[in-house]
Amino acid sequence: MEIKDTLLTPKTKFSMKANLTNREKNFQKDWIDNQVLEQREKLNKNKKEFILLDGPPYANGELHVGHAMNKILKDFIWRYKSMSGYNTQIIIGWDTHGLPIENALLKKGKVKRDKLTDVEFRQKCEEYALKQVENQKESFLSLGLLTNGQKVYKTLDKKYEAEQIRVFGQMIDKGIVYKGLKPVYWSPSSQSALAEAEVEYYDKESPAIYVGFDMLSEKFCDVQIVIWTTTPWTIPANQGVCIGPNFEYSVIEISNKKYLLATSLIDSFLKDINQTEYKIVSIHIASELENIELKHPLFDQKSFIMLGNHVTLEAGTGCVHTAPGHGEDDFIISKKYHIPVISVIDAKGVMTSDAGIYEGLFYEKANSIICEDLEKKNHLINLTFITHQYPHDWRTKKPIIYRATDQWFASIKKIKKDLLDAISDVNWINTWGEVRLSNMIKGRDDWCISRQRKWGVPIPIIYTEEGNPILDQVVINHIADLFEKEGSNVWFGKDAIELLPIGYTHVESPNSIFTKETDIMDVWFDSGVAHSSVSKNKMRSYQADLVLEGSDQYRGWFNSSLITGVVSQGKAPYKSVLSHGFINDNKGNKMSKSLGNVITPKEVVNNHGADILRLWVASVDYQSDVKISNQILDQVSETYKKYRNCMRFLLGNLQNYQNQKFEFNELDQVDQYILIELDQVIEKSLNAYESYEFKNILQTLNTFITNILSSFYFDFIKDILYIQEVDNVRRQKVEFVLNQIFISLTKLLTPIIPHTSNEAYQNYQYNNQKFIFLEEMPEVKGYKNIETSKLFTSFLDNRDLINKEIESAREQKRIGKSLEAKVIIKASKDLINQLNQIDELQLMLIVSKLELVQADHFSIEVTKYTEHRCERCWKYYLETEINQNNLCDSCECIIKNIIER
RNA sequence: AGGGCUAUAGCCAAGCGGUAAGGCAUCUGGUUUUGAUCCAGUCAUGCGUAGGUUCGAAUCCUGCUAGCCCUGCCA
Repeated sequence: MEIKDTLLTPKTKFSMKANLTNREKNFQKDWIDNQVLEQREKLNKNKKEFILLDGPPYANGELHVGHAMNKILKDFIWRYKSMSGYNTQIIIGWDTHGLPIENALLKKGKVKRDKLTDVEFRQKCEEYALKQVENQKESFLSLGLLTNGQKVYKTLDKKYEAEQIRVFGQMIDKGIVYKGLKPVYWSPSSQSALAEAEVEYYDKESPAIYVGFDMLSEKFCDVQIVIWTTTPWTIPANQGVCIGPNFEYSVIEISNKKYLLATSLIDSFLKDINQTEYKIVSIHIASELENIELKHPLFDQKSFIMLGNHVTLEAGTGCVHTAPGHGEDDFIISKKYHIPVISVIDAKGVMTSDAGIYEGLFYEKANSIICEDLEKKNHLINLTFITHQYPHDWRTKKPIIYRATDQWFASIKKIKKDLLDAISDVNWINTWGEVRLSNMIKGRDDWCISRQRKWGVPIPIIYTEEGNPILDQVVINHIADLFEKEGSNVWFGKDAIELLPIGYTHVESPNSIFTKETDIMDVWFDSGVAHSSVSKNKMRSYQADLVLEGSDQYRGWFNSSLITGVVSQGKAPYKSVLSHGFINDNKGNKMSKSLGNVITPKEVVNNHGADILRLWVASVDYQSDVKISNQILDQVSETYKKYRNCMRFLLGNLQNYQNQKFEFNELDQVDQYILIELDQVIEKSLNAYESYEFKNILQTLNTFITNILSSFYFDFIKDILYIQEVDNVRRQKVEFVLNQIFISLTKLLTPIIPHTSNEAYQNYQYNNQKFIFLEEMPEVKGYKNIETSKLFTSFLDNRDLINKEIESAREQKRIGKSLEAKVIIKASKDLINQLNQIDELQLMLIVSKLELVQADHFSIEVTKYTEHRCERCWKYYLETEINQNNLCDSCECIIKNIIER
């Protein structure tokens, strides 16, 4: 038998190399095959509910790293809570309606819209959306989530839609839903509203006119404020003129006429009207001009000057003709100044009675007549024609216009106070979140919830014969029930009368003629009712304990959820809100294909492994924007190796552990110290999990593993573990401590690197379950021994000094490894006494000889001590201490025992 | 333009009015039986920038710069 065979060197199947990229998939399959989630849920069945409501990503396209971070953060929480006494009921969701899906189908030429009925088209959309959901789900699961992807919600689910309709019914009941006008892109040629994506820009020749509006204040009684427009047909819809609040304006005189316009645009104005001679009469700041009354250039009506941030000095006069029915900015300004939204165009592009004498004219035809009239009335300052980029219908290739159409709105004004109250009741984990959302709610206009599209949840409104909407919750709930049974396609497949309760009558429909609304709801409404749809259908609380989304969702989902929640339930749908930042490249710039700085989760999972991506997520300050790059991921991999090797060392040295248990007080001093430190690590880590400060967990673990375990405890206990026999008590105590460390650290890391920690756990012979996910988080034992802690803090400081001396001896080539050293510490009586209180001092310093000498001055001497080496433990001894086989007494005894057995 | 966030070494970061933690990486030196290697030393008179308040500022105030999120029938 060779001596090295008598040493108990570590052995474990838990390999040094992780090979995550190949093995993670198998691990995940194993979890699903063995129903880990179901088992975990069974264990948690009667525990307290902790609902983290998943905000649904949009079901289109590949996942980006932001999606991945979002779900990984949630998974940390789901996993942690499920191992900490909570019933988490994980349901992941998808947002499945909306224009991008319609576009994806149309653009890829997959469907010929003209040949499909609405119902057929919607079925295609559904098919596509469900496929996207499956793709994305697969990508999500490759991140190693606790969920197995079985429990999901989709905004196209029948039950989901039904609940959405019921929430809408409640909003109707509360009286906050109303019909109003809002301008949208409108194509007269196809008589429909268009989405931005359906608009293409081509060159078009348009009249460009300067128009003077008479100012009605005494001070400016002979002055005309000058606007510039390329759409003369919108002049009949004019409701005022906007100027920029920060610009300077001048009254100038040209051939006895006075005009008001932005000072910096005088030159270009003169050039356009072929004038050179002018003089400045007066100069004004914008605020002086606000609210000055104006006379409409065509009609006998008054308007006034408004201030608007959308006004620019890039073209025109710095004075913008404002027709709220025919322009987006104009519409927004109209809300601020409470001026009417008037549309002078019908669906075919023909002027309506609101256009007065121009009624019946096609809008383009009206241009020239209006210009003539302006000329006659002395308001047309100049007319030219320009060629510019102008929006066209992508199908008919004909020009489109902005036109105010009937839209459904939810009045925010009426519930603003309730919303703000609800906000203040929420726990905003990013403290500024409250300010951000409140400001948005304070400043936001009514919510336009209708869209002129097909792929979405229909607005469940039936109109009477007289054309009035039936705003009756009973009717709406009937429709909801219908949707629950048959899905919302029923709306598109059936006539209005079939959608009403059987035998339904209405005084306004004596002939039982009804029509139905054709608009669908804004997709924000869809996802915004997740709180109700998911909770009602899955039998859980309405109010989520937590929502966790990207910072863009203050305007998005946090916002829409709040509104629908407050209206339907009277309080916010979430108790706490946590938001994460966006992921940028290594310079902090946004990722984009053109810059080539995009990193996809797929790449990371394939090149590094999901655990590396997860560890990265846990290592950064995710509440602000974060940076990712290959360099950063490589660094995370180093940390990963550290953890993995730590687990490996523990497993390797637990091979001989027979599960002996010791009371804290029975343990040796240093073991107690380590357990106290471990206890604090557990406490800090659990606190960090509770407050979602995941990077603190890693920091705590890093420090413990590096400074306490790796460089101290693990270092010197090798001389116990490798050398002492299996039944040696000192060894067993150390093993007991290692066992505590292993199980605690592995559990603490489980939510963050589940693949690795479960792999380690499966190599641990005392596991209670096959999967660590079925274990509970470690508990804080409350170990304390102030004396011991003090002693070791002081010892570790002195150890640093001793190590320095040893190093210095090495540099002088006086010694090699530390076991070749003899150390003499000369120090004050107090220090010597203190050091004498420490057991195993020499062992912990990993030297062959240690002497403590009382002296006036502190000094550390290191000399070479290489008398006779024991061939087994490699410590050096005096000749008298070593036997003829070159073994020390202790080793000789051990070998004898081994041979006897 | 406005609302919100961020800025500390090559990287991840602590610090929250008392004189810049920790980890990773690098470099230097040493040790090593695959005994996870380990150890020592090195590494910001400096906290985006310019001012101000203070006995004292990375921390408080003001201006500026840069990046990010929001104001889409994108999420």
